[in-house]
Amino acid sequence: MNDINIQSPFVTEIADLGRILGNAHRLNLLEHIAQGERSVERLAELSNVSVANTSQHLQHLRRAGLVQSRRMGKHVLYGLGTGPILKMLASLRQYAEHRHIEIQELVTDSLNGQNRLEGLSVDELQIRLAEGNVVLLDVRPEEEFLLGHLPGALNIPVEDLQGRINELPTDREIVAYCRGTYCVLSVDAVTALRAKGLTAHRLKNGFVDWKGAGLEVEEFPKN
Amino acid sequence: MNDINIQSPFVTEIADLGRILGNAHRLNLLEHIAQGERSVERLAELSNVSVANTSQHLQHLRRAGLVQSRRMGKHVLYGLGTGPILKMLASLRQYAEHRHIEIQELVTDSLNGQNRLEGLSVDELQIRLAEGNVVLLDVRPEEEFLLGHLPGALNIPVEDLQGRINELPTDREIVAYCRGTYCVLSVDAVTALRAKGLTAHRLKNGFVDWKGAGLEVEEFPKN
DNA sequence: CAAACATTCAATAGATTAATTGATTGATAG
DNA sequence: CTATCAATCAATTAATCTATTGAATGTTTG
Repeated sequence: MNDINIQSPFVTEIADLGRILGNAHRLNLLEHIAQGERSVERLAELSNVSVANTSQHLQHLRRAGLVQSRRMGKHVLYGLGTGPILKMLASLRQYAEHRHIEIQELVTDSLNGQNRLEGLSVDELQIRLAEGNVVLLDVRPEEEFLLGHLPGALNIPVEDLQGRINELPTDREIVAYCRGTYCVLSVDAVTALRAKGLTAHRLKNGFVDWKGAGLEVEEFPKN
Repeated sequence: MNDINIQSPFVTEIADLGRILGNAHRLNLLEHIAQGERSVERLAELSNVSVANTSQHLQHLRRAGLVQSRRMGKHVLYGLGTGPILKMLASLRQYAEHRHIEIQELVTDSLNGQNRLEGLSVDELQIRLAEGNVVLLDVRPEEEFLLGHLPGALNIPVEDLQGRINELPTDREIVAYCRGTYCVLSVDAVTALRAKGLTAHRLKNGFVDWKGAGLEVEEFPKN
């Protein structure tokens, strides 16, 4: 590899960064660390990776500044580094989710003709809800559902959808939603439902946007 | 408030994405493509990489959806894909720049004692400006400077700084600034100035933030 | 101080990724 | 149709990255 034509500054730095982020184990570690400081041992068991290997990945992350470590007794605790790390991770996830949707659309298009997965706007949803022939389906995990959801929504997490599909009415239109705009759970849900012959759409903007728009939210009281 | 321990899906997808972005050549290609559609041949010469190799990198990028291609006569033109690609790249660059500053601070600290590069706030700057013993130094490229800058600022782009350092007074404090918060030009400028024995600080938030705060901006009339 | 423990280091074999070469495909022009 | 050009493919070699092992370091505990 001979000398590279240096164009914009930072390409090398960004590439290094990309390489560090380009490993599922490390991303996993980062995510656990983002929730709070963890010891190497703990991280190893959380990620199901050997301690030595975990330690090495952590050191890659540290070299990139993505994590910091401090000693606490016998343990070394790893915490998140400084700077816009979470923002960066969020934007990567957002693109990945967008991409996933794009691919799902291609799949669904080829099966269902021109029936796109584009998604209903909040306004369109409210019109249909007023007409009363729509079932709202929240496909997020139960914990999230309990913390707040759209009024009257059913909750079936995507991973349970195959087994619980009989809980859904076949004579009404189903509108699935999840977290935010690039939430993919709903795309997968719609794909699965349509494959079963149900009429399904997805809400373009998810729960976060609904709530952000100041619309009504339903909560179950915490005991 | 509601971040729940969910074993996050998409780690694999994001890792793949990271790996694709983890190569300086590909980032370079992406940046050129972001400016507009380009043929493979053109991209190869812009990046100083063989055509065959360029083609392969482009195909990695296409598999990740980051670029699209279409045939135009004998040439195949590559353009940017859809989705929040630029946002993602911007956030990566932002973190890389933050990190660069962090590292520069370490270097400067070890040379200059505890004299941190942390950066003055806009308020602190205004106080010092009122006292009158501060020279404002805009280290952005001239084009940007002409489009608007802080009142009374001098303009010496970083790359010219070594040669034009004698334009700066040695008896006053210098405050360097550039675009925004994570702008690195100012950090490098301050490091360089201090190495020459001048008193220099940087403005924590750059021009964008100054303007955003509704403060006065100076422009040279366009002829 | 020695023992127990958590973590890191160093060396290595196995996997992935990158760049080079020469052949192949697709499109245009004479 | 053939020659030419742009781009891609396929195969090879070189370089880099990953996981595993066992030894070494640094801390606490008895």
